[in-house]
Amino acid sequence: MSLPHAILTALLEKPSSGLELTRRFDRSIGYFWSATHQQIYRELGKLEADGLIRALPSAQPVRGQKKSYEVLPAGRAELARWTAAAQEPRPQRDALLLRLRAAAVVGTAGVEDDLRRHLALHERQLAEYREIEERDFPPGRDSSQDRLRHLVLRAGIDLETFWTQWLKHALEEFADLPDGG
Amino acid sequence: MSLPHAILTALLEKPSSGLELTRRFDRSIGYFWSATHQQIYRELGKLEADGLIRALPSAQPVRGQKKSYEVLPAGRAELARWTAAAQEPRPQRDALLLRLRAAAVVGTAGVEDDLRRHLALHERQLAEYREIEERDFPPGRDSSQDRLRHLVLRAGIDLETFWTQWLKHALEEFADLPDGG
DNA sequence: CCCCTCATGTAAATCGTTACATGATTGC
DNA sequence: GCAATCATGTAACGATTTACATGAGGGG
Repeated sequence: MSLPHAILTALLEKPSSGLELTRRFDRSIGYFWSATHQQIYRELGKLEADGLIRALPSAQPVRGQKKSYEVLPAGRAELARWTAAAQEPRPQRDALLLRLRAAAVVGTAGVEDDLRRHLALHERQLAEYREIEERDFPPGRDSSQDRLRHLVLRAGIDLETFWTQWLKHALEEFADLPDGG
Repeated sequence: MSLPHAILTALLEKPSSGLELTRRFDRSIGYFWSATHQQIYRELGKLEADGLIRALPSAQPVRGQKKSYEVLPAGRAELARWTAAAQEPRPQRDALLLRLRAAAVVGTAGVEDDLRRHLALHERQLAEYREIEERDFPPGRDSSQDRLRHLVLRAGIDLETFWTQWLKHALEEFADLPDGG
């Protein structure tokens, strides 16, 4: 139950239309909570029906016409409630680790190339995070908001750093395996 | 589409009944691909219907009676196919990072306690992984299977190490915030 | 007019979670 | 015989994914 709260957060940061939200879920917020435009439109409908957000008065309710939303006080209250509530960490799922475990049983054919591809993807993501850090968090500024957002970005950077290092280590191991083709 | 392949892997490692699989998905395989018994029974039914696994001849098909499965050649082939195929990394979702971003907008009340709780959980998981490493991967042994499985365990250890360090860092930042809790 | 892009949606299928149901086995 | 536990499922719901549908606006 995090998607509505991701949307509320995004709308509080800046009122947006469905497609604008979709684009922001392709960067930024989407780095740790992804969503497709279908999920977003459906959820916007629910949030509006529940009185947590409303369409900006300027926007007509015509299909194909842009329609922007803003958060109502009830929406902000719900987001604050959710943020303060204790939550269990969801068990993480990682298909790549599962694949390596499978490869230990059925052989490693094809895996190494994909490890290399994933390494490139993670290196690209890491570089992107580092650019954002340089651009948005230059040394010296430290409002509470900035520090919290920087902390989140730091998690992203450190996670991608972990993956790139682990993948490099994995590729070294593969180079060493007897049947390592 | 990874659950059937997680089950095939588990069954190749050792033929099992539904409940035995469920227990193994609470440790071991479940550390990076969790599943409930309901998911597992449903998926076992599909895999059997598709001819990828079969019930061991010894087991009668009686409700309430233990029923063990083994992987058929077609199942091993499907697992090998899946393992060798390129896959896109799924976008990760992390509710805790989302919460921090929300907290930057609606305030940090309640978050700090939960960060501490999560830190304790991750420290426990890290200790568990380290025990497994000491027990199952003593220095010196290195069959291909062992090395692949150790690699997977290493990812778990490094991920939990990341989380504990990041959470400690986050708690330091919180201690420093003006409206810090 | 046609095509492309922007923008908003609908529909269907699959996956995941929560709650419940049923039978067999074991210990008391 | 009864309760607890082991074991296998069903049902219902919600979340997610994939594919498709519809309309507006602009460029050629």
